Amino acid sequence: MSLRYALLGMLAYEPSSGYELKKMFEGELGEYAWHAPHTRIYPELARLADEGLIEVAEEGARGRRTYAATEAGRAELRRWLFTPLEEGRARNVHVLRLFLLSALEPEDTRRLLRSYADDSEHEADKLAAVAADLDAETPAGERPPFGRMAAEFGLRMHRARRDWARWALERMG
Amino acid sequence: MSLRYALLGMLAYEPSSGYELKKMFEGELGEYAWHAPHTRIYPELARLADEGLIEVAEEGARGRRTYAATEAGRAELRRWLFTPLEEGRARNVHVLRLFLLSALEPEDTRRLLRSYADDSEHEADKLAAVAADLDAETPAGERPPFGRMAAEFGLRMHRARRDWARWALERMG
DNA sequence: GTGGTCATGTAAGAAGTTACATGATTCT
DNA sequence: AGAATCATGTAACTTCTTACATGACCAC
Repeated sequence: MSLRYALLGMLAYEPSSGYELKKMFEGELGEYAWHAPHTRIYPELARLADEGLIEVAEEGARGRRTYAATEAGRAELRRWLFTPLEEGRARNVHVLRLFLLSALEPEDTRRLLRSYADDSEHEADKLAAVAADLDAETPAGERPPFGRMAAEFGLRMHRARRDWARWALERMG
Repeated sequence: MSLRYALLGMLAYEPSSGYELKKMFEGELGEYAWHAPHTRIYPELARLADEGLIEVAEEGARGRRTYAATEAGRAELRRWLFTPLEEGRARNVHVLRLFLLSALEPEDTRRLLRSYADDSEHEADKLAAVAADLDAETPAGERPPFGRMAAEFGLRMHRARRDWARWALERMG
C-alpha cells in the first residue's frame, strides 16, 4: 500500500507523468526509500485517478499524461503521514545482513564489517555531494528541493553505520 | 528472495522449528530487519529442505520439526552475504515518509519532525536497555548473542535519526 | 476439562518482478 | 535514415498478506 502514497506524495509536490515518476524511482528515491518499476506505476496511477486522489492535469505528445494530486489526494496523503506506522514489519536487506553476521565465522564477520565501514564512508561522501549540489542550486530563502532532507538523512545514516561497523570490529578484537 | 536467507541464517546460528523462527520474526528481527508470517515461513522451510540447504534435525511433540542448516546451506548463506546487494531497490516506509515531508505544509512538516525526534529518542532508549540486558547475560569472553550487534546498530540509527530531525527543525526555522 | 499456547497448514487475493511489446518523437 | 529516448502497456510468474482452519499438549 505504500506505493500509492509514494506516487501521491510526489504528485502533491509537483505534477508529473508516469515516465517522470519512473525516473525518480531510479534515482535517490528508489535507492533509499522506495522503488517501483513502470509496470507497477502505471496501473497504480490509473487506480488513484479512479479514486479521485489524482487527476490528469495535461496531455502531451506520445500519449504523455501529466497527473496532479487533487485536494482529496492531498488530504489522504496528510492523513497517512500522520498515521503511526505499524511496527514489526521491516523488510530491510541491509539490516538483515547485520543480524546474520552472527552466523558466520569470526574472520568472515570481520571481513564484512570492514567492507561495510568502507562502503558506508563512500556512500556518505556521495550523499554529502548530492546535498551540497542541492544547496548550491537553491537560492537563499527558497523552499529546499524534494529530497534535500532525505539526502541529509541518508548521509547521517551512513556515517552512523560506518561508526557502528568500527565499533563492532573493535569489540570483536 | 531474502526470506530464505533470513531463515538460513537463523538456522545456521542455531537449529530451530518453524514456530521458533516465527517468534523471532515477531521480535527485534522482524521490527528492524525482516518480517514474515508463519504462512510464508513453513512453505519456504519446505523448499529449503527440498534443495538440501537445511534438514530436519529432530521431530518433537505436536508435529514439531526442528531444522538445521546443512553444510551446503552454510556455504550458500556465506556466498549470499559476500555478494554485493543490488542497488536502487529500497522498500523502506520510514525513509519514504521523510522524502514525502517536502509535499506537506511547513507547519505539518514541523509537527512530524518533532514527533520523529521524540519517537527516535524513545526507541533508542528501548534498544539501549535491550543491549545492556544482552551484555549482562553474556559471561565475559563468550560469543555475544544473536542480535547484539544489531541492537547496537538500531540504537545508533535511532540516535542519528533523532539528531537529523533536530537538524531539520532548526534548518526550517 | 477448558483455556492458553504450541505447531502447522490451505486458499484467495494483492503486490511485486520479469520478460515481452509497441509506437512516437527527437537528435544527429 | 537510424539511434536513442520518451511513453505506456500486457502477461506470466513469484512473493506477500489476510482470513480461515485444525489438532496436540500443558497448566491449573
